Amino acid sequence: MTRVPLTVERIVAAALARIDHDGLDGFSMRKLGADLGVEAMALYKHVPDKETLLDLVVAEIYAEVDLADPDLAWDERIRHFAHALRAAVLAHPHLLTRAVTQPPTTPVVQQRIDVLLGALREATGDDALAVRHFWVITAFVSGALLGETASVRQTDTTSDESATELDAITCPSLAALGPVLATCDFATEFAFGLDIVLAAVPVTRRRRPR
Amino acid sequence: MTRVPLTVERIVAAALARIDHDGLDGFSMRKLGADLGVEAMALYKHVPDKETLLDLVVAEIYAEVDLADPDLAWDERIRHFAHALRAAVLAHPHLLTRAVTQPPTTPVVQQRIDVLLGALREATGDDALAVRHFWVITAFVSGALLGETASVRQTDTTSDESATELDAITCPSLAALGPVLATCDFATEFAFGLDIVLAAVPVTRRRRPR
DNA sequence: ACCTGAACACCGTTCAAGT
DNA sequence: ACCTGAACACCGTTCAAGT
Repeated sequence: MTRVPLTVERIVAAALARIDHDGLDGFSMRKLGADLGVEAMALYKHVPDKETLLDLVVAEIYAEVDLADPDLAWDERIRHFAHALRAAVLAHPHLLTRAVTQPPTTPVVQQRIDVLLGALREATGDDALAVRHFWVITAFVSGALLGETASVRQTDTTSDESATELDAITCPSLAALGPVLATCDFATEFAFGLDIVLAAVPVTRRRRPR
Repeated sequence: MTRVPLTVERIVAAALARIDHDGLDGFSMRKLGADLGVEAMALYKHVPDKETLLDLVVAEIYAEVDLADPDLAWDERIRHFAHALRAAVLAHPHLLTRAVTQPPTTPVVQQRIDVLLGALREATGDDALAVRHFWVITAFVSGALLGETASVRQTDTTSDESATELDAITCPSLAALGPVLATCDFATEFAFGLDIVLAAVPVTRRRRPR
């Protein structure tokens, strides 16, 4: 029946699909094997262990992040990257933490970081400043995505509505703003925050000649 | 020998210690039981399951976050909260993701969010603006802490140095700035980024009368 | 009332054996 | 060369039984 040979690519693709569907907790090598019509142990001929398989899955997500046209202005390149990363990561919310936490050991991730750093060097003309703003921008972007995907992942796993009743006396502001907090548009807020961290970058070079 | 009775408090404290020592992956109900001189199954008389135990552990961390003096200026209250959260979370790096991701269902977390929202309402005098900047500030703070703790957690688990060799041709900026990136002082960068997101908050009210 | 023992339904991973 | 079966050392959780 299943004569399609097992490859790392097929394994990674199947793992990504499984995780998108079940979440990270529900993901196991045995189920993944079953998806591929194979015993779990067969996977170990192609992949050293579960941990590095997950690293490969994350690399696959980064590969989906569209690279900006290098002719764009520095801030537009960063905006493009941020929104492309957001799109890729929202498509696979269960892997957000791993994606945003993984050290840049693979070329595909390094390349995307390089775009960011290159844009900031061009803008500031100062290596130390470029690095400082790199930290601020990546912190905002990963934090925003963490917050946005958290709600998705919560509603997947949590079934009961056991939230403690909000105490309006000790938490007056939270009680007043709760409705506003719940109805926010993440895409708008993401762009809003990105504008703030980009506006803080001191531009010492004039626009590149064309 | 062990006549000290099991309580939720003792269980949570022991779990926190175990996780700080072993990381989240190495944590199990059976080991936790052993730490307390008890079979794992005894824990289930005090705690419904592992998941809610971890929620209690996170609540414990938030309880360690020092509350700011309410007489401080709005931005100083936020700064105080951010640095206090950072301190609490760095003491327990393996729980960062959970801490920063958990919905505010417990009073102790709600109270800390209320401080933030209250400060922003006071500054802006506008509920919608307060919420927008709340998102930006929390995104930056959680992203910064995620990045800072990531290195800690990585060196704990990863043993081999299997980083792909950096390609200086496709990644010139990363190659040039790699050393600067590695030697950054997280505390300084945290304060730097916090200043940026706080400076973006439009202050429409004058300083409160004393 | 509180804890234990045995059991169930799972894991990741190793390794000799099959084809 | 690639996959399987059985096994090892673990999991979280249930539940009847002990004290």
